[in-house]
Amino acid sequence: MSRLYKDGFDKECIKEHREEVYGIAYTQNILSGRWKYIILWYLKTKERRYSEIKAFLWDIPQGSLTKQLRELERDGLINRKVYPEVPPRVDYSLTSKGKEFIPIINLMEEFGKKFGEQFGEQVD
Amino acid sequence: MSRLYKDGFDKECIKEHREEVYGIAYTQNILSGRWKYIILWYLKTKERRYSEIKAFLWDIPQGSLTKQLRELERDGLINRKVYPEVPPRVDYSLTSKGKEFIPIINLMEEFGKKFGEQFGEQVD
DNA sequence: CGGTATCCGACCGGATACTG
DNA sequence: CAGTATCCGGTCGGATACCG
Repeated sequence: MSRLYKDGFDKECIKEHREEVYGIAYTQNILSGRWKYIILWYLKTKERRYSEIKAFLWDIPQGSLTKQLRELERDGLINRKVYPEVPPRVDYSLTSKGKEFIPIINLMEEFGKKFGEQFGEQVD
Repeated sequence: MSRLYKDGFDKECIKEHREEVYGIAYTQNILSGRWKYIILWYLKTKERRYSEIKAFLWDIPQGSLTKQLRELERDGLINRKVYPEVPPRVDYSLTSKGKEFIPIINLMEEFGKKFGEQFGEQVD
């Protein structure tokens, strides 16, 4: 599965802090993936078509994109809406759960903007 | 290096949103690693010894732990303070940059606590 | 105590080809 | 258009053994 880090944490080691640690592990786990944060960021403002996302991420292989989208869907962060048309059309959007993740995305964006270009040591 | 996802984003594809996307990619990148979030969470309240962290994470292999700590240090999120004693003693603590990451940790903890136990579909 | 060094297996992202 | 199927190579985490 690799769905949860539960295995490693379900022991006595983390006893009293189990809930907090498990929470973080869970969040990190469902967001692990090369493009997940970017995809969520892109869906943050509005619904997008598959082709839009693909174009936005430019040269991402279709296989990779589909995989990431499927995982996000599986973990309940995005909705997948299929229109039975020809040619087919699929829209992706954040679920309510996904929307609750937006504040995190925003903070990560801020953090990255602030520190992303600093390559020198910066050790307090 | 794998230090940055820059390669994939430095193209025209993301032109106007380059800064935002790059920020998120940067943040995700320096936090990628099986134990990083947990370690930061554990250091959030106070300085910790190597052996403390190791004990907290219980059965993490030393090699893995050291590697994660080195990467966090390299990326300027934690300080490594060595006491020239026998036996040796090493303390880890958050840098100012690392401390700015605390809000994100807190949100991820909240998010995980809220959704971590829901395994049923929950698609909005 | 707090590491290095080394090896290995699993997983994941990426590429390519094909399809409804 | 929006996938699926398949393969491959790199990377990372984990395990084990040794060191200052």
